[in-house]
Amino acid sequence: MFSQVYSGPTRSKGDRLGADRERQMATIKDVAARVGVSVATVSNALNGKPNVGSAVRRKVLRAAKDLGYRPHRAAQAMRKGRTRAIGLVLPDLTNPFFPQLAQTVENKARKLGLLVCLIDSQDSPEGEADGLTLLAQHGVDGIIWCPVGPRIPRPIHTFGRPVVLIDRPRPGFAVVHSNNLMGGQLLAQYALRHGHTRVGLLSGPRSVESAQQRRNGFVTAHPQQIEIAWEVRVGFDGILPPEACAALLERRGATLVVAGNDLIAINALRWLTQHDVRVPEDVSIVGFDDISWARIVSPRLTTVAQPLVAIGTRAVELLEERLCGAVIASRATVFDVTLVERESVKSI
Amino acid sequence: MFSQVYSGPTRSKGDRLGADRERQMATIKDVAARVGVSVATVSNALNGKPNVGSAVRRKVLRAAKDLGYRPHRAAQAMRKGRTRAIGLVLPDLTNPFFPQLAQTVENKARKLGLLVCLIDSQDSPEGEADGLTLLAQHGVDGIIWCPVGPRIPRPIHTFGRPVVLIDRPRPGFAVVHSNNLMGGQLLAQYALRHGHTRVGLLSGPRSVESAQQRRNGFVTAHPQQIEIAWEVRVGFDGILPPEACAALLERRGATLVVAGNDLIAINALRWLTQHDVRVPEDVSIVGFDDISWARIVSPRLTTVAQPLVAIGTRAVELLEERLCGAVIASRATVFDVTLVERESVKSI
DNA sequence: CATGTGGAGAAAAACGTTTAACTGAGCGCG
DNA sequence: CGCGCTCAGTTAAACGTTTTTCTCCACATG
Repeated sequence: MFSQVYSGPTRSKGDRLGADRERQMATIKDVAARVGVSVATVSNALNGKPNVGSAVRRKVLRAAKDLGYRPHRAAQAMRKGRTRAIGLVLPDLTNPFFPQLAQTVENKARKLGLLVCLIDSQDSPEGEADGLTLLAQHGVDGIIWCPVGPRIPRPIHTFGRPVVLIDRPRPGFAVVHSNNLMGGQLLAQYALRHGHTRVGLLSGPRSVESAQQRRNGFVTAHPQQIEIAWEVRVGFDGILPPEACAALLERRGATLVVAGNDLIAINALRWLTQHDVRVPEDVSIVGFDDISWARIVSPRLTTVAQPLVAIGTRAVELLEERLCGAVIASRATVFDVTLVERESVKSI
Repeated sequence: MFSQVYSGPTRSKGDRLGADRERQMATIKDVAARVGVSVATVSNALNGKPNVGSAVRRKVLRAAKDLGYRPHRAAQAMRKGRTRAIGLVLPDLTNPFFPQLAQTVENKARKLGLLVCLIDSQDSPEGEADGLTLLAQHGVDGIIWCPVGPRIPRPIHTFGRPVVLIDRPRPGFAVVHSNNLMGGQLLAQYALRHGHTRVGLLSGPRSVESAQQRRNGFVTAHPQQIEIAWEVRVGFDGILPPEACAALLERRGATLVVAGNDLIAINALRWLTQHDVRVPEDVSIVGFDDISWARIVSPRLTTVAQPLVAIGTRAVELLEERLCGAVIASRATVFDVTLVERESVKSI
């Protein structure tokens, strides 16, 4: 009798109709009360500790399930110092390179029971610093990070948490990225195969290592067979400086334009089209990244595809390893790239 | 000697060099110790409670700043039941409609000190449910949500937390979205202004309310002046069913194709181009959404722009209001849309 | 002087976990 | 028998806050 009255308030949480949950989630205490055992035992049972009998363990598991018990992550975080949340710090989601990455990272992380906390710094170092501080405050366990600046700021707030960089290596940090050198080489082979022996370069910024690699891969692959007619440096946002526009119009004998990434290639494409230069009839173009836009411009862009899914997945795996205590040396994981042939290149 | 050894571990946290932080962040205890006051007083001072003298308050604030103290959010969460984190649940980041939304939401949220936890359900109801469970487990304070299914699943895990929907109204939930009806009307006026009196419709799915509104806005704006030559329903992913392809080729007198969104419009555009129908010379096309792709296809797409930034910002504001206890009735916030005139429409 | 009154701060409890330390019971063994 | 050991479980401390309750003291008022 009395026990019924007493148990009332507790019971009403999860018992009615099974899946019904009023507002508060069931706590470990509720489970303990229902089984008639101490909270410690419940915790031990739930965490697979050896010091709990199999009968009790079964009962606990059962009760937890019945009550729809979920551990209170904030409480766990307090005790263990782990939140099972990770930060994903990106420079700009509206750059079509990143959404698929974000999607992959989130999905892979969720499979591992990790929550992804997003920071979009809008390409601003201050925003990035703010975001990192916020992440640190929430105690995320680790960070997947595509840093905006060429250098990791000095007193950076990783707070001793593991970091995996994406796409942009920085000394002392683990990184996963594509084989940009190989990409450049693939493009060079491809150019040669289609008879292009004189090309113009719209290389990415000198400060971005991947841009440098792409360029060098291309330039050094067949140096005696491919001649660089001209080269202009362009930011990875694809905005063409006047010299680039001029070079595109003059061309100086180049039959192929090799762009540092798809954004650059697409802007070049548009500039050319606007000035009545036909692609690929008058000049061919190749890009790099295979962003979604490459498929919808016309002509569709021949480009080098990065294995975004593999990169995102691997970054999460790498981070998770480190979360679990593996103190692996900060190495780079490099993925092969593939050439995607479309219609922006004509054979000569 | 011994006292040095003893005090080592504690002091080394925040005292050396002031801003130096070894690995643990400074705690409220450190601040209290430095000022020589109790932790309660520090907490009170930091939270602006009235029962602390102005001299002490100043000293506390100063010390907190010196130590780079940040409240431990997990600990706060335990006590207050608030995490200052929100969930952002989206169906598919690779759909170009969402990245800007996500960016806006994150930035606005960060300004309010809220951390954004991302879920990308990849258009799967199960993924969505998983994500919501994960969010609930982490105790996010509220959720901004663009639901994938036509209906909010029954035993859905919002756990009594406030929810603000985006773009897709569901009974009983607050929502912020664009005035799709108005968008349809704008398009009708625009069509008429350019002499299109016979049009084909590639409407969005009947099950999506916004699609319905867009269509109805268009159809009912000038019913006696615009004739609907044909109508085919297409999913918002833009994949054209055979009837749609057939209709595009035949056209049956339609001089303008009105698509349910940009994805549909762009696919139609490509289909037409592949079949040697020129746009806009042979037929005009308009879309809806003004996704980034609309700017890079050729011809660039005339479309209706949704104020994505306003929508994202407002959603966060609305949610924050609710977090702060305002129990406002679940209303819809509707934003005006604007017509963006580009080159996919020709006057007749 | 005795008695409130209010202000400023301290002490302690609480949030939901995990974990270290402890307690008995049962058992084998010298 | 009594010693130690293992098993299965309990108690209690701890994590970093916030909040409630408590204490102390100065001061005003009768």
